[in-house]
Amino acid sequence: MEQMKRTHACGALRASDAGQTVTLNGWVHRTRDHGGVAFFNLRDHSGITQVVVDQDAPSELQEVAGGLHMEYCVAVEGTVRKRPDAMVNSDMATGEIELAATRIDVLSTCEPLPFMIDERSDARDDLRFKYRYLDLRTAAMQRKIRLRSEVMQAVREYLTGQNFVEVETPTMIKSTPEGARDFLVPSRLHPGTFYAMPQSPQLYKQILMVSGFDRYFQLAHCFRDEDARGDRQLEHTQIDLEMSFVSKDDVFEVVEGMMGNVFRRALGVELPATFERLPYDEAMNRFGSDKPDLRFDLELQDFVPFVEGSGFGVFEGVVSSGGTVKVLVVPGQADYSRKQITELEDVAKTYGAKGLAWTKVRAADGDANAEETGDASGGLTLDGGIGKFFAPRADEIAAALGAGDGDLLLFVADGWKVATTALGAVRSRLGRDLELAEPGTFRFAWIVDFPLFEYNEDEGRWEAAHHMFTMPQEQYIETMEDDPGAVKGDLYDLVCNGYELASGSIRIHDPALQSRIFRIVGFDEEEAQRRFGFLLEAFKYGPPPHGGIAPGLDRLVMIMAGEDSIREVIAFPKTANGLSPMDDSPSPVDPKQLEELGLRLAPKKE
RNA sequence: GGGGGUGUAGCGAAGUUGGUUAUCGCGCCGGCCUGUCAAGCCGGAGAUCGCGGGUUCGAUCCCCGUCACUCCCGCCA
Repeated sequence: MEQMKRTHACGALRASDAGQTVTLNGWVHRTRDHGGVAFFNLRDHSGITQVVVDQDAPSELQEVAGGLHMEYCVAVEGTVRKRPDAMVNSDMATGEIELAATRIDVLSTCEPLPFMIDERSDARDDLRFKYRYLDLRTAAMQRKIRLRSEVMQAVREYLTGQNFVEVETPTMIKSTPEGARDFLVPSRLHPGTFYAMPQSPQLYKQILMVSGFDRYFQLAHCFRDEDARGDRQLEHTQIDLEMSFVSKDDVFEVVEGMMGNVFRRALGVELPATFERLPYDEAMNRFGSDKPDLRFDLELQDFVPFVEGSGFGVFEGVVSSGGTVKVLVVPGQADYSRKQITELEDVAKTYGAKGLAWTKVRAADGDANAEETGDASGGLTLDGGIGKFFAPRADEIAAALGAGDGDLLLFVADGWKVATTALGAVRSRLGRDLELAEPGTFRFAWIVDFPLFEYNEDEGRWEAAHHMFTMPQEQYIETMEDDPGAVKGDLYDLVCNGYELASGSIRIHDPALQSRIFRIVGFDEEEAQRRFGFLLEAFKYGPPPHGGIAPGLDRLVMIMAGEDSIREVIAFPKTANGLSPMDDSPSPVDPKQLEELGLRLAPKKE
């Protein structure tokens, strides 16, 4: 029997097609058998059409229809028919018509499903991943994976239009462990040696600049053997790009144009032509994060000016030992309960804060506390928590912070990094709890002027905050050995809605400068040669000044899809634990495979 | 590596201050039904309450361990 090929997609037919004889191919979405007349919905990725088998249809046809079950794959031939007015389903795009079947071929049958192919289905992730092919049949997943495809095409369209060349780099490379753990691939031909899967094509794309491909890009798979998160997988995809003879402004311009094209084409959303720039220090001081969600205000403020002489020993102690006190004014939330504040305090403590101090701004009139707190101005007072220490200056403080009656004040006192980070985490939590960010909006920003080095307390040495090939900013170069912590790098992040979307830098192309960086992070020449010798060798042959960036494709699509996990926009993701329930990987291998590779498993640790 | 939440029928959930037939919706099986569209009505099957151990006369419930999913810290140049 010849297969009935489709003439239309399941979401395509409209009232204007009435009278046509058509064939649809798809999956049985639901069946409704009335004994006489029978209906079923036929679905493909484009939509759903109701098929009707009339009461007076041939008994053979009725029999086939009666035997249909969910997710049978079928071909239906029939006549498009306008529905009677009362039967029109305005919730369906095809709701004005139905297909009166004249022939139904069952192309394949389907066993009872582990979960329903339905927007309402909310199966656990491991089950969805085990049966990912079924999960992907849902309209929601179809939408997201197709969005991803659209984004990739928009990226290629824009970058190739800007004279970028797409170059593939190897998936098996030399292990250059510096940041994350490498995934290793044992070599059979050279037992005892290993390839690594790239954490990113970083060194290769820099070498491509030496090669004269002055604008390179690649949709690159990157692998990092670290614990996963909702926005992190063991393997992910970067829109990796690199350019020669550029400053960071040139890189920004390309990415702004690319994002504009992506959002325009894939979502029909118009982004600003340029994104605002926020120095790292300012981002930390105002938002307590180097990837702030700028869709809402709720900014951190400096409380140090009010600490001296307050008599509140905790704050005074922190300030006198060089720390800082940050405050968050939460408008209108003075009715927050102790329990809610304790929950926020737990958030702050997670990030190293010793506590979360609080008080509430109240109108002072009629307040029994007003006299004993010495506030006779009749304006505002600070009520509860640490309020009594600062109530005498309540009006002054409120004015300086822009706070008013009914506001909640939250404080963290600690070293600068902890105080800003911890209160920033509280800000993020409040943003979620109070739903301050409008869904469906996108706020991009460049974070610039990052420190080039960070001090590693555990190992007692400086290390590269980004990577070792990042150019220090001009004004720090001469004296950078004196105070590495003060050096700002020519590196930048692109953030959107509280996520780090991209990270990049202008690279060092001067071997002498590169050697100084190696020395600061404690790399001797031999170590540098062993790890990066091939790059340093390449840089002996006329390397151009260059820089680049690598936006994360998964996070980008996640944000565009309104999801909060990249698993939702990856066709075949791993679980948070790094497992793949569908193919059951990772898995043990045949001892013979190990033998060929010259590997022997260590006994399991007790 | 550490902390929080979750795990009850194929799926999603309820439940038990520790008590003998573990509940509901969807799905599945059988029957009825001429217009439904999350069809409806009647009947039925289906659960070692994640797994292992402990406490107890008795554990799905309490305790310990373990596995899985998930969120967070660490980690992620």
